Amino acid sequence: MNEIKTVLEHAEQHCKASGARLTPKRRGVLKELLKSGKALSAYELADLFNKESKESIPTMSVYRILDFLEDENLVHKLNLANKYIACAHISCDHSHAIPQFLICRQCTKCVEINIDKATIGEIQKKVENADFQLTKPQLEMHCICNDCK
Amino acid sequence: MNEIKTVLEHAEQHCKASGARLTPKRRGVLKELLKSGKALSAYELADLFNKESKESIPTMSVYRILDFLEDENLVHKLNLANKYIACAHISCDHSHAIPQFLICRQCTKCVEINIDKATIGEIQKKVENADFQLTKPQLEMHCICNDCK
DNA sequence: TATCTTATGATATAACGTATCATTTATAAC
DNA sequence: GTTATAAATGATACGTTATATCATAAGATA
Repeated sequence: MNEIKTVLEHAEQHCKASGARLTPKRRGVLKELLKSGKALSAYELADLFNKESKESIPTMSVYRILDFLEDENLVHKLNLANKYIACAHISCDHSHAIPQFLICRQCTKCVEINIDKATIGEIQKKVENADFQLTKPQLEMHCICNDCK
Repeated sequence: MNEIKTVLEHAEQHCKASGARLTPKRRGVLKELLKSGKALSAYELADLFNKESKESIPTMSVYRILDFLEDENLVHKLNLANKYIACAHISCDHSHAIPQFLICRQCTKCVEINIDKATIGEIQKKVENADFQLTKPQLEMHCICNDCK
């Protein structure tokens, strides 16, 4: 919990640096996502926020807030699961490998792995040869965890 | 069109071989998907079928039929786009590289590329180290085509 | 033919997400 | 400080994608 406070402070700094505003609601949504330690859907996150906080927020605002947080690279959207997860590197200053997420299709457990730049680079080359561009270097994969398998 | 007939015959063979039944509706859905040459949503495909055919089919049946066709590896689901596309290799007998699809998020143009087994293998190794299994070797990527960019 | 299985139809509903306009809150200009 | 402007949030409606369930129809088997 104390750790979460630290992360939130880093998020605050980050936003200030990029001229964005981490409003109380945005901060609160990010906080709940961090506290959960999981990937959550916008609706789940809205429910959680409304249960945990005195304030209340409609789901549609959560969507907007998640868009904002994604733009700021504070959360990632996992499209195959329709869920959002807090970035694991908010507190780090150095640059990172591209995060790749594995979500168990059964229990929705989520793990982050790193794939070498070389591997991503190869894929990117193939994509460019096909006259396309990757808009996010994030690969999505269909997984199941060994516990559920 | 003649080519499509050939592909459909191969599909028929394939189903017979695996003890599955390619019913007229299933065949018709596959045919429309092949004719379109595009990735289509279940609803789009239902509309198309109902426009092109004397028979009519509810969308919910199209979902079931697409599930069937997917199980038979005659179509692939593109989850990032919520669309389905006919397999490009129905008529080939030999085994293939894992297909990877690039869909333009703007115009939904779709291209199929092949990524080396070695590259996929590396990714798979990482996944297994994380105590997960890939349930489909299909990677999904966020793309835009150069025309739309 | 009778029975059993498989496929399809019909309907309701859930989950996810976008669009729009109104309202509130914060920032900037004066 | 007050007014004007922009940004954020709320409220509402609706669109899209998908699943669940039960009923009906068609095909396979004995």
